[in-house]
Amino acid sequence: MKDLTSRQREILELIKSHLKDKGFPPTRADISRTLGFKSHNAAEQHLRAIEKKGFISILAGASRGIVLNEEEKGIPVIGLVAAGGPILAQENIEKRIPASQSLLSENVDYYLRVKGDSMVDVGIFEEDLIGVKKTNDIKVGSVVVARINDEVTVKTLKKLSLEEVILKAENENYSDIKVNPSVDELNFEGTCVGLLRNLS
Amino acid sequence: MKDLTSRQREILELIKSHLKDKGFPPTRADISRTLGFKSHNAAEQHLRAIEKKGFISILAGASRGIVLNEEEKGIPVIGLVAAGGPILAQENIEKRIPASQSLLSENVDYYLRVKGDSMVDVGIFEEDLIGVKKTNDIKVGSVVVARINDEVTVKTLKKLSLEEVILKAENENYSDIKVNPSVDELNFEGTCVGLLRNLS
DNA sequence: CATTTTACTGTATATAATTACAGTAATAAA
DNA sequence: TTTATTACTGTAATTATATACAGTAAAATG
Repeated sequence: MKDLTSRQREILELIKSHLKDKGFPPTRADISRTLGFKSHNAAEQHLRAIEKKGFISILAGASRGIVLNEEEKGIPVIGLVAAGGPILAQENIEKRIPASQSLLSENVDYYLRVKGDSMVDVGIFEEDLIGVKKTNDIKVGSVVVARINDEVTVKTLKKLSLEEVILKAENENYSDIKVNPSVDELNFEGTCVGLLRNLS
Repeated sequence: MKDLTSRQREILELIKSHLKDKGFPPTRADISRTLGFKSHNAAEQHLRAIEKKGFISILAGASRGIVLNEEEKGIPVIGLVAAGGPILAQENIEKRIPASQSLLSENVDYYLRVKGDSMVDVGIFEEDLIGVKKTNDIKVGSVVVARINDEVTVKTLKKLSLEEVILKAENENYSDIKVNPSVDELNFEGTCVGLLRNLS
């Protein structure tokens, strides 16, 4: 799919916002009016160009017959993650679930399916989906998704310094994971901002 | 808001499905074609009637200018349940969150904000939102929303018979609730089918 | 029983909207 | 340098659409 020009992108955005605000697509006249075209044909030709590049479909003969060709959106669900003894993490998208704006108030970048029982004391159970937000702004005390030497784990961040990072399992049967960032490769994949559990 | 006639409801549904399928509202001609009207005016007059009853707005002069007047969208979130009235009473609805076709929302009739820590052992914490499905088909072992003498509680159903119903708190600090349905008023509001937690 | 509401047909018309054709001009690509 | 693409103006025809007016008939309502 070819890239749109800035003007075409502007028009595509206009269509989307019209759709959102009014509930139906704009006419060529609507587009011309908002962008200051003196000829409806300017809008028409832009639409044809955008259609040619695959972003919309135009239904012949129908008024306001502009259809968005949007790819399947949704938040990816990632399969295996070790919440117990760390397992190898596969950034494998199990499926996608529709992004619903206020399901979890902060933006969730992806869901991780929890494996193991190392976080049961804070109510994170095996097979739960945790909503993860990719961020570098991680705080001590929050539940984080960390990658230690390519192994992904979900733990509470207990201590964060240049010499030592402590990840706490919220289960008395597990002991803390102590990492020296200068020895082991440590990355924070994100912060846990929500949880989703299916009981049905 | 007055009730729609069956024909009017049919047309409103037609508008909704057209909107969903095509992405824009139908014309009077579209409506007439699908319902077999020989005059576009039949559709026009139905639309005016539906508008009069408050379900849609019709924008004058605009083609396909039909706007749905929906306020009741999204799944209601129930905060504190006022004693006496039904759970879904307007005053109990804290907000509404968009129904996403995801695993959870499909079966969820409403979300209930959890109060107290009586269910922590099954990972249900205070302030969590549990997805509740209204159903009479309740099973022993599942987490249910029960109403005992106008008080709403979330517990695991342990025993269900005509003489005795046992509701178990999933927290060792709490003891089971034993109810005699012939003495106390007991209703099952629904079953817990999911859980939603906001950690941000 | 009169009146209103619902549910249409049928005709007509103004206008809303699509869309083709003929150009101009600047810029990007071959 | 030629050609294609982008970004428009301007005109016009045709079709799509909204919408008013005049009726008919059955059902619901007061």
